[in-house]
Amino acid sequence: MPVTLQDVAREAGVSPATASRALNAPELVAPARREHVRKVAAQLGYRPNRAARELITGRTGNLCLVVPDLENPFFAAVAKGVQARARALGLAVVVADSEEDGHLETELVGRLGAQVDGVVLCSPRMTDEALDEALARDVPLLLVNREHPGAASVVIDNADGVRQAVAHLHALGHRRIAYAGGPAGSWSDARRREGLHRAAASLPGTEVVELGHVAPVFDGGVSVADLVVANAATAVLAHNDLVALGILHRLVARGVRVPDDVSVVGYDDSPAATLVAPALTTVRVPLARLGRDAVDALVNHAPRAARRRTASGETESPAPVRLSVELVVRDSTGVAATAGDA
Amino acid sequence: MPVTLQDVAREAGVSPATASRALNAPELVAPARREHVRKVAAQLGYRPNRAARELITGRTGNLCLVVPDLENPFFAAVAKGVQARARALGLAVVVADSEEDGHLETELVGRLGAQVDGVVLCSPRMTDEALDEALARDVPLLLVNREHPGAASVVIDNADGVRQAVAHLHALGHRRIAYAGGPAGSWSDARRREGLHRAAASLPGTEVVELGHVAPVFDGGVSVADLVVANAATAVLAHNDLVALGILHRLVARGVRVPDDVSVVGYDDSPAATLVAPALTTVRVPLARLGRDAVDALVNHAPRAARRRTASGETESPAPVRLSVELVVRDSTGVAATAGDA
DNA sequence: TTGTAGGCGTTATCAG
DNA sequence: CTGATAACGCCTACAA
Repeated sequence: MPVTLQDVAREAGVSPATASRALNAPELVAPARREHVRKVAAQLGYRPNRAARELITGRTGNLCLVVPDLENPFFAAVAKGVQARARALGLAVVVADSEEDGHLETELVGRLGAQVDGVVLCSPRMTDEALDEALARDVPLLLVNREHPGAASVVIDNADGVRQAVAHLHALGHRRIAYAGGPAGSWSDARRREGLHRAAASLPGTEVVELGHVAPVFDGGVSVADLVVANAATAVLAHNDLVALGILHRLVARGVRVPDDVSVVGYDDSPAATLVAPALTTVRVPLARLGRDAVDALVNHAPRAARRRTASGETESPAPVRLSVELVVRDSTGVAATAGDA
Repeated sequence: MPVTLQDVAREAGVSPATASRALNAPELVAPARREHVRKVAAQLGYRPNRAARELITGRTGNLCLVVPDLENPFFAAVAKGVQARARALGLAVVVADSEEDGHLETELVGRLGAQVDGVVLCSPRMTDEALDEALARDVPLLLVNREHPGAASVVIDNADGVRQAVAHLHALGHRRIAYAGGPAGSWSDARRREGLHRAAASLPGTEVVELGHVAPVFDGGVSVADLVVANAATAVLAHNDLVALGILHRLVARGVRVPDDVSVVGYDDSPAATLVAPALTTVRVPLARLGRDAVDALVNHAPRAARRRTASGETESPAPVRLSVELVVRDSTGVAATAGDA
C-alpha cells in the first residue's frame, strides 16, 4: 500500500491540492509550507501514481522505441542514445523489437503507441501506406533513418557516406566496386544506391556492380562474398558493418587477401567494426547522437501532428534533422596493390 | 479524443459494466450481447485506456528490464529474449541502461520499479545491501546472472563453463592458464573464479594466473593482453567474448600467433564470437533463453514477495533457475603447438 | 495563498 | 445475466 498524496497532505496538515501544488507548481505555494510538504513527502517516500496522473493529464511519461533488431549493434547504439536522453528528460522508454518484420512493426506501433507520449520508429520496414496510417493516429511519431511526407525525422547523409567511400576507393585505384545493399525496401539503401551511382558517374572509369539486397547481418555478408569475387570487383561496399564483416570472413576463408586482393568498406562504424583484423574501414555514423536527437526532435517538435497543411492543401514535412557522416579509414582498404591491374 | 468504454456501451445499448465484461470476462455475458458489444467496439476502434485500468487493478502491463550496457551483445541478446517473451504475454518492456553503475542501477530500479509489474535486473552491479533494499520494495524482482538470499533468479552454471574451458585447454596441453576476470564485484566473475581454481586443482600441474578485474568490453581485453604474454601463459580465459576479442586483437597486433603461441577462450558465445578469424572458442550461454526464462519466472513465480520466511524465521530463496552451458570449440584454441614446451 | 469539489476511464461490488 | 454506483489517485477550475 503505497503512500498517496492524501497521506502526505494529511501528515503535512494541508489540503491535497496544496500538497499537489507544493510538488508540481512550487511557485504557487508559500515557501514555508512548500518546503514542509516536500520534506514530509520525502520522509514518507511518496511516489506519485503515474496512472492517476496520466488519467487526468493525458501524458504517460513514456516514449516508445521500435527497432528491427535489438542485437544489431547499430540499433543497440541508437537505443542506448534514446534511452539516455529520455532518462535525462525524466521519460521512460518502452522498447520493442520488430524482428525485421514490417507487419509486426506496424502492429507494435499501433499497440504501444496508444500508451506512450511519442514513438521513435527506427529504420522502419513498413510500407509507405502503413506509415501513413501510423501517422494518422494521434501519437507523435518520429522516424529515424527514413524520410516520409508529413513525418518528422532524423536521418544521416546516406549518399554522402557512399560518396566518401567511393572517392576513397577510387583514390586507391579501384575501378570496379561491388555494392552489397541493404534489405529490399530499405529507405537508406535506396539513398545509398543513388549516391553510389552519382559518385561513380563523377569518377570516370568507375563501374558499380550491384550485388542485390542482403540481409543486414553477418550471414548476409557471408552469402554475397562469393559474388564479389565472381564479378571481379576489387572492392566492395557493404550496407553495414555486419555485412562487411561477413564478407570479410568469407573472403578470408576462401583465401582472398584483404585488402590486397579485395578492399572492404562497411557502414555505421558500429562497435563491431574494430573487433576484427584487418579493422574495418567504414562510414562513421553518429549513432548515439541519432538516438538523442530523435528524442529531442520528438519532444520539442512533433507535438501531436508533425504534419501541417500548406495553404494549397499539400502535406508539408517538417525539415528532417540531417546528421553528417565521415569515412574512417582503417586496414580493410589499405592500398590495393592489384587494383590498378584489373 | 479516443473512444471510451462509455461510447461503446452507449452505441451497443448496454451499460458500461456489461461492455467491460463483454470484453474482459466474455463468459459472464450472454453470447448474443457479447458478440454485439465486441463488434461495436471493433467498429469504433475502441482501445482500453491503460491508465484507468491500472488505477483500479493496480497492474500496469509493463515489465522493466535493467541492464548494465545495452551495447554489450550479451545484454542485447538477453533484452531481445525478454522483449519477445513479454510481448507473447501481452506485456510491454521498459528498458533502462545503468551504464555499469551500481548507483544509477539502484536509482533506476527504484524509479522504474514503481510503475511496472515486475523488474528483471540483469547482472546487477549494485551491492548486496542495495539489493536487499530493492527487494524490500513491493515490486517483484528477478535477478539474472546473480543469486541473492531471498531473491528469485535465473542464472547459468558459471563454474561449469570454466570447468569445460579449462578441461579443453588442459587436453590441448596447456598448463599455465591466464584468467581475465569480470568487473570487480561481479557475482558471475566470483563464481567463475571459484570454478576455475577448483577445475585447475583437479587437473594436476595446472596453474592459474589471475589477471585481475577487467572492464567487460573490447578495450578491457586490449589492456590486459600484454599481461598474458608477460606472465608466460599459453592460454587465456576471458570473462566474456568482448574481452576475449580485445585480447585477440592486441595479441595479433603484437605478433603473437593465435592459437599457435597463445590460445584464447571467451564466454557467452555472443554474436560477436564468430565475427573474427580465428573464430572464438567460447562457452555458449543460452542468451535468449535467459531472457525468456527470466520473464516466465517473474510472471509465474515471483508474485510480489519472492522471499518467504521459514518456520525458523530465516529468509528462504526460491530455487534459482539454473541453465547449463556448453563449450563451443573453434579456431582460437586449435591445437597449441608449443603449449607442452612451456 | 489555500481549500473544496468534480471528474478522468475502468473495474469491482452489489443488488436486482 | 445485467445495471447502478462507488472507488482508484491525482489534478485543476473555482471559490474563499
